[in-house]
Amino acid sequence: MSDNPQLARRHRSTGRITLADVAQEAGVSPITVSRALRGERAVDPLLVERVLAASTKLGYVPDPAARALASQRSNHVAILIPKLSNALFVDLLDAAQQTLRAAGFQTLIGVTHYDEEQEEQLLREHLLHRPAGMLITGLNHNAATQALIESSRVPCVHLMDLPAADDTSTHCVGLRQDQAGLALTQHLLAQGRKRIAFAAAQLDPRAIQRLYGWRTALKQAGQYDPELEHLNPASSSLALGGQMLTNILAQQPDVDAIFFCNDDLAQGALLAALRSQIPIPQRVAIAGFNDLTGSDQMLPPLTTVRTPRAAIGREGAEMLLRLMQGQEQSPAWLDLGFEVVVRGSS
Amino acid sequence: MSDNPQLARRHRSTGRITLADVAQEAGVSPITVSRALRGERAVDPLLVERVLAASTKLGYVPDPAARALASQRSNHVAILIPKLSNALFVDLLDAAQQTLRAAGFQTLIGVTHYDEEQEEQLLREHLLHRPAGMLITGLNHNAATQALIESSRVPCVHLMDLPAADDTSTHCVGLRQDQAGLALTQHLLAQGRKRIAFAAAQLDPRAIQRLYGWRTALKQAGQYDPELEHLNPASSSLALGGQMLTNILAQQPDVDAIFFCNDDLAQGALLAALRSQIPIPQRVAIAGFNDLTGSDQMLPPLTTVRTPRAAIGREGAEMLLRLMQGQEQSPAWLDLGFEVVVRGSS
DNA sequence: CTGAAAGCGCTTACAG
DNA sequence: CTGAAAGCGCTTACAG
Repeated sequence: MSDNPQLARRHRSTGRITLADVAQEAGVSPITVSRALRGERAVDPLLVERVLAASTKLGYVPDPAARALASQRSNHVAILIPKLSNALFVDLLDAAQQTLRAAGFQTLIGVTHYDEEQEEQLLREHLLHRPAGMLITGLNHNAATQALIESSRVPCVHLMDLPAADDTSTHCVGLRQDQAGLALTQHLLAQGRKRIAFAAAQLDPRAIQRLYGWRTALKQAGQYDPELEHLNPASSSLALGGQMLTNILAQQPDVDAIFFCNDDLAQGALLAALRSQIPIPQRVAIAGFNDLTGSDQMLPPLTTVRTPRAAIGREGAEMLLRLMQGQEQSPAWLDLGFEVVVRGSS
Repeated sequence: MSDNPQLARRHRSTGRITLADVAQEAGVSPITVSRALRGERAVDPLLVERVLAASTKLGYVPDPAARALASQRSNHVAILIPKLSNALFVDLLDAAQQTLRAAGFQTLIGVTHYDEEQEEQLLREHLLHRPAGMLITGLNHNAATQALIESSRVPCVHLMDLPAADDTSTHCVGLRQDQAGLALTQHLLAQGRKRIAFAAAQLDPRAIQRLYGWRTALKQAGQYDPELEHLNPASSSLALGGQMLTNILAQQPDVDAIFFCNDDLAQGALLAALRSQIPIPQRVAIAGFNDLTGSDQMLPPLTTVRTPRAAIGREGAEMLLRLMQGQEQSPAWLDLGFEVVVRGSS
């Protein structure tokens, strides 16, 4: 039959080694090869061995597209992060990607630019690829995004944030941003600072939670004053941090400490202080958040909160891996904590 | 027939809107829908319109896996970069990804960690997905990688580097790293510097080309001395930059300028100089490379070379887009140049 | 310019 | 524990 030129011409061979080739080599049916290779169901160990040998001998590699089409499930994991220009998310991504790749998954990255509409759009696009799982930064999404996540029934782990303590259905790996903000503020209070300003840019949900922690600490100490909240919706940058420092000190000369919502702003403030010869921490204490690269190299070195972002990426990916295997996750979330790192700037 | 329970059970419907649904709605055959939607071959404009209307009405979205299986080509573009921790590559990635996504392609990222073996391994993995195109950092790969790129016949554009002037087959978007190194060194010479050291870490191919440019400039000026080459294979970091500054000045007190192969090292050197109260540029001029975030915020601001990395990512992606459409690219490469940015540190 | 048939390389659902 | 049949949703190759 295969000598029939009519049929031969119809055949669009790709030259690729297929499941059928392995099956023939091993003397079993294709479906047995499929099952043996995926470790699914019980297959006679002897046959498994023969299949493995044949597969290795022929150098067989499964076709991801065929697999995805037949199973309605790809080996892609979508990961959504707000920005690539923020080292925090790059660390998260790097760790998650390494973990997922080791387990045979490909990562598809979506950058939301802190925009809920873009996030929704990206999620829709990624869902077309029927990802095996999703890793999403944060817990605050618009209603459509929430609905998409749920209706897709694709396993999903949220990173960096943590849900309410009694939430047992939302999978998360992160830390209590508000508690971290509280702890850092308490450190500043313990140093005897009286007028502690909070300076934030971007105003993403996590920055806002740090704000809440700062508020709580100041209220507990009886030092809260709404005037001390400096919230700027612009993007974070070193330059903006410098400007905010200058403005705050000009407007409120009695401020003796500033808690910047991230290290970018705080580093910029330290550099601006050097330029303007403002003695840190004598004139004003400076603190940041995240302990990014360079914070320990500043002059003076920056007091900040170390967030375990690489661990969050890795553990988040591992939790997702378990969910994708159908394992139940209980508790649904994992708190990886934080550490206040006291350096010379406070 | 479809009432036959036997057949009905055999059917694994996914509930998805398929090409066939659109075809039925539009009253044409599935293949016509396929052609109309892809804009392939000549299809009666009237039918195209009907197909488009039906497609929109039903909310049809093609299944990427089915498409990939049938056409042996995915809508993935693989992009290989050395590190995610280097802002240079993140900028490259961000720009390339945005351009590709706008054209309907998904980006798969591979991080090589400056390791040729890992690069080869990543390329193999990505090739399994039959990418529509590839974006690869640099031109230096091991033989196996070169062979894989060629034998795969997947369109490929190399970023950041440029091939020999007479090379007409290697597609590149980048800049002449050696000329940039030469220009920066000439600037330092023009400032009257006599003993200009070159300090590099990582020692990747582009750093080495900058070294060549530095050598050429010093030789032309009759100031070359191999002792002035400080090459450290360790990873670049702020801390290492500080150490290199200290070591160089201790070993060679007559050095009056240091050209660091990247801004990370140079920024670290500036911070170390602040700590050690080494006056910059009076005692020693400092220059970096790439003009990363923060270089203009340093004290003094850092003299460096601005590389158009966002443009390289975007133009590289666009060249790839053209190649994937089967367009010839002539010339094969695009030089986006550089700019010496003179600031206070020199 | 349009279409019926076959095929891409897997997995699912059923049966034994 | 194993397999023959059908199907996943597209595109290619051929024909008209």
